[in-house]
Amino acid sequence: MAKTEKTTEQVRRDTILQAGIEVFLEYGYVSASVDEIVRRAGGSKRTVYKYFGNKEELFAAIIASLAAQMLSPLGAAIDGDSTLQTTLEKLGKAYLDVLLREDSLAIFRTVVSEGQRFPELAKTFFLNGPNAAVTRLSTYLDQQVNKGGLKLDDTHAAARQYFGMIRSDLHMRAALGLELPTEDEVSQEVNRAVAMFVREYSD
Amino acid sequence: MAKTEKTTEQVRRDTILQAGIEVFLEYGYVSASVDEIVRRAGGSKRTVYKYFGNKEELFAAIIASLAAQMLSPLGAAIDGDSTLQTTLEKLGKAYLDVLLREDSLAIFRTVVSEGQRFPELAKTFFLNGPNAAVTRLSTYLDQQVNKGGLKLDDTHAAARQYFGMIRSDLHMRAALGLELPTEDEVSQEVNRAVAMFVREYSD
DNA sequence: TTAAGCTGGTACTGGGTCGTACCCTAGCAC
DNA sequence: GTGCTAGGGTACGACCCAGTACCAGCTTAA
Repeated sequence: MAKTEKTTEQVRRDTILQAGIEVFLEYGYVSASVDEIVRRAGGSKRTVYKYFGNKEELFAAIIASLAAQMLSPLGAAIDGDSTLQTTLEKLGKAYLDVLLREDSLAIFRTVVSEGQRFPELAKTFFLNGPNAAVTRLSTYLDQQVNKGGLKLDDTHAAARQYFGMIRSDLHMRAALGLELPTEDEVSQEVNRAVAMFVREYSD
Repeated sequence: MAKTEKTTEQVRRDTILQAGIEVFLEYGYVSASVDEIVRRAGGSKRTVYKYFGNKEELFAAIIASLAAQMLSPLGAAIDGDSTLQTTLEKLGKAYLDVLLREDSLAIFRTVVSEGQRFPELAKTFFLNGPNAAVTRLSTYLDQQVNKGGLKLDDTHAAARQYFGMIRSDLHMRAALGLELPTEDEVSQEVNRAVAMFVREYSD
């Protein structure tokens, strides 16, 4: 019965992880209490400490797990058929949609405020989150340059610049809890950036 | 002797504020302890609670005071004589220099992580900090449009876009504690953005 | 049925924090 | 000199939390 035991263990682990996600993102690392996580997950502290050792390790496991699933919605944005312009538009909108979701913002806030305490976590988050999009776009741009029709020496820098443009100050505002942009504002921001980008770099 | 009394009171207040800045920016709101602030400021808790009421109000006073002095280095960047290109360069570099200073990053981290708890603070910070630069630039762009030589319908949006471009991911990386860009990287980012901006909007 | 091990529930320990209360010194008024 | 007020130093009360210990009950095995 080793297999079923493993499964129940994993179910427990996942339940705790899910409750941990809720609590950590709601309260931040310092204010989140293990007792509250236990309350939501059911079970007892003993189990939490058996699986994760201590509060820090639980937090690390949570951020790693969240970062890993952040970029998945971006896969569909790049296909071979679309023009540069449509690809940039689709990718840009998908990117902003992910980044401006309440849960992404909550992760961002938490990682920003604990980045000094957990430097590896900040790195993991950045590489798997915001930077993964940059890598994808720069790979795509490389292909376009090779195919011709795009003149561009530093595709990585251009990709960072592009995402900087579409983030504009929308992400900062949202992260500060000020206000979320409407769908229209997002589209306008993306369209403006795409127009500029295409005009600048198209051959 | 009402005047001297006021002065000593203000000195006390300022000393506490300064110590508070240190401690809050170092530890964040939750982990910062009033006892530690008292330790650094000298004096006793009694005085702190007399002037500021409680921990929350002390924190609010500190963020407000910091936000108010953030934008001052940007004043010199805009003058009447320089070309659009040099103005954008000077303003961009000054902006990034301010935003990437360790203390600005510390404020940003703190405000981001406490933005939900203190919404007005986040707003104050944003308006007096990052957004003040946008306002200045868009005012300048308005003038340029009126003088001719610039075709541009939404100067505010263009300004937000410009600062987004030069922030690129430099600010996010730095806020996450990953790494600070070198002077050269900052210059490159600014130059790239200025080139693009001028080519796009110049008449 | 009996034995063993895991886990939920809960109490406990040691440490830390906010905000208040109390004592006592220093400086000022007269 | 005497009285008074402000403020430094510190202790305290109430509360919260991470991590541990202990007990009761459940499941599994034989």
